[in-house]
Amino acid sequence: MQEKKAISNQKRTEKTRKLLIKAGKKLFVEKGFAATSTPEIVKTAGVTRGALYHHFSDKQDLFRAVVEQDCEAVGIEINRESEDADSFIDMLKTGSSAFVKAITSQGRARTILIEGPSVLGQKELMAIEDRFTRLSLRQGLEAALKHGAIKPLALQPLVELVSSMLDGAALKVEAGFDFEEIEPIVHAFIDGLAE
Amino acid sequence: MQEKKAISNQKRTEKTRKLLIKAGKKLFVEKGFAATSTPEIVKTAGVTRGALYHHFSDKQDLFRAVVEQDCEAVGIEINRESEDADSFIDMLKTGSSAFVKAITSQGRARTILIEGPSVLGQKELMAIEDRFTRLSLRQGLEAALKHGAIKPLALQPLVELVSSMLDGAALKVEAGFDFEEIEPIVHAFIDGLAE
DNA sequence: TTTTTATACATACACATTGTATGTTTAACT
DNA sequence: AGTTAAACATACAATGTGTATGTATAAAAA
Repeated sequence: MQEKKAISNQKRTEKTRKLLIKAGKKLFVEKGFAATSTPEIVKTAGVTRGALYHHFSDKQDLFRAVVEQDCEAVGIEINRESEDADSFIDMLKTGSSAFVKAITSQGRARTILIEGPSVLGQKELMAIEDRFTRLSLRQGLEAALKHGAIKPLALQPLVELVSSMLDGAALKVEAGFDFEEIEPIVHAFIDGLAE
Repeated sequence: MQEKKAISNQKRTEKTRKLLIKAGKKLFVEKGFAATSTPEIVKTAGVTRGALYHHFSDKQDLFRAVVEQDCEAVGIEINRESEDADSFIDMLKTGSSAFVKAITSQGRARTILIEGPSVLGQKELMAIEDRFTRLSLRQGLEAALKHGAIKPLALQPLVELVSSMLDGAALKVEAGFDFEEIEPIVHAFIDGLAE
């Protein structure tokens, strides 16, 4: 009759990391990275600082996990929303709108776009976004280029520029502008890529 | 024969503030806001922490002064570079290129674009940029709208979107992309605004 | 010109926070 | 069953921030 061993190390780790990431996410969104203390994080998560520093090398490392999770969610939502369109340009437009909607949900703009560059650095953030959120954009642009639907521009800078243009649009939505007045301008920008 | 009273309070204040802003600017660019300590700032400036907290309410306040100075410099450089062009669209393009060049000089992208939003908040940074760097852009877009040179879009969101698109472009230059591969894409975006 | 006041600092301090070092419990392995 | 190692928990040392208090000099008042 063995009633102990209620939980395995793996499950325990998974659970603790989840609690910490959830608490970190909540506080980073509410007050920003700098204004959020680790005592506050662990209190919110219901664990101790020992657990935090066992699972993450430092506060920045926890923040990185939060951002990665947010980026992953954005990527997933984009894929869910993506639908085939008549033209390559239309596909880029719907994808762009889906991106802006996804990244302005759940406070993701705060973590990814506002705090991200300063906490993780521009380079590392770009790498993370690359892994999670720019896959479909790159594919869309690559296809459009191949079929001559857009001007012959270098793919990589194109991906970066469209991506950062959309980041900017999302920031404006985050700042209070209505999506309805932002979207047509984004679409106009994309029209400019058309050949 | 009065040889004392070497310096007036006004001049003294001016000098000290200048030293602090210069030191802060240098360190914020090199290491970012969070990683820069006030002891380090005052050591670099050759003053004491007392002077810093006399002239600025806190570290953020000094940072604000740095960003305002950088934004002012960007505004000045844009005006200096601005030249009349054949069309409204061309004027917007040359202005945009001037902006990207100006904001990617002297480490300004780091203070204004990377650290700015997280340290000062998106809203306040927008207000500062509005006061210093968006004047000519707003005028250019307003004129273009009035003459029907661009699609009939709301002016304010348009200013914001073009501005943030240019911020994004500048960040890519800051991240290592050549200006020469960024510029044509920016110009393409602007073409998209044309009616 | 003398006295008073206010400015421009300089110094000391109290508090918070970060990362680490060390101790303890429990799962996993031999 | 005994040993190892993971997953914490606790204590601590160092650093940094903003404030409170002290001091010297410029500026204003008398």
